[in-house]
Amino acid sequence: MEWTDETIARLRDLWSQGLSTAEIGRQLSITKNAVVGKAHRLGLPPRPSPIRNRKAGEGDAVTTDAPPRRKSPSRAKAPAATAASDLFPKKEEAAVAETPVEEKVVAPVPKETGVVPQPAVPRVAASLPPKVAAPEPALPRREPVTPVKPEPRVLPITRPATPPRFSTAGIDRPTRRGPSCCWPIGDPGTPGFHFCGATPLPGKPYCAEHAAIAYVKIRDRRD
DNA sequence: CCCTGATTCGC
DNA sequence: GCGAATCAGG
Repeated sequence: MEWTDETIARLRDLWSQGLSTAEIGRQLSITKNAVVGKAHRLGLPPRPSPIRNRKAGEGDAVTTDAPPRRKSPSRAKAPAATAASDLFPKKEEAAVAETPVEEKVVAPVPKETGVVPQPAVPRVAASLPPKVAAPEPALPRREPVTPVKPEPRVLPITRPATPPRFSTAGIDRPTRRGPSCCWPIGDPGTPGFHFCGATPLPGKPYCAEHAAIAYVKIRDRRD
């Protein structure tokens, strides 16, 4: 996995949006382990873990029995990575050679009507923790005088669950340096895939155009 | 069983 | 640094 600025930005964004690691992994076409591992390494704020807080009151001088819960897993699994390069030879040349998809550029649309069944869609909304749910950096702070109205929650759009496990290697990256809209154009792994690259909104990984479709108010969301 | 996130540890 | 394997709770 090549952790580019864009992928990391997306990881951070999705992570902060409260998506599950598996969901983030799906959107980035990586495994949840990779997501968790990277997030951990990045020092991203840990999310409510289903398992017990193992470093809660650790200080038992008495029970010094080293819990040998560690196995010795001989991780000599299938070296798929090596074979993968064979399966997916460099398509970069072809990618740069043709750039036809401009007209029918299909940005990830919230409602992929009939592209691929997306079983995870309904769960996204449900998995949005109400407390964590309102990172609304774009909106000015409202006074607490808005009680009855639930503040508009945002939903990360769930893009087609096309699970092509391609690497993003060779994908053109924005030429300009600094923040750039990391909205994916096209499908990862297919020729012509690239990121938007426009100047993102402050505090957001997407430009105004894509942020508008990336963040959908729940109440406006009709499936 | 499914899901979740956390941690370990070979690479 | 990376992430599969593994653990562990819901």
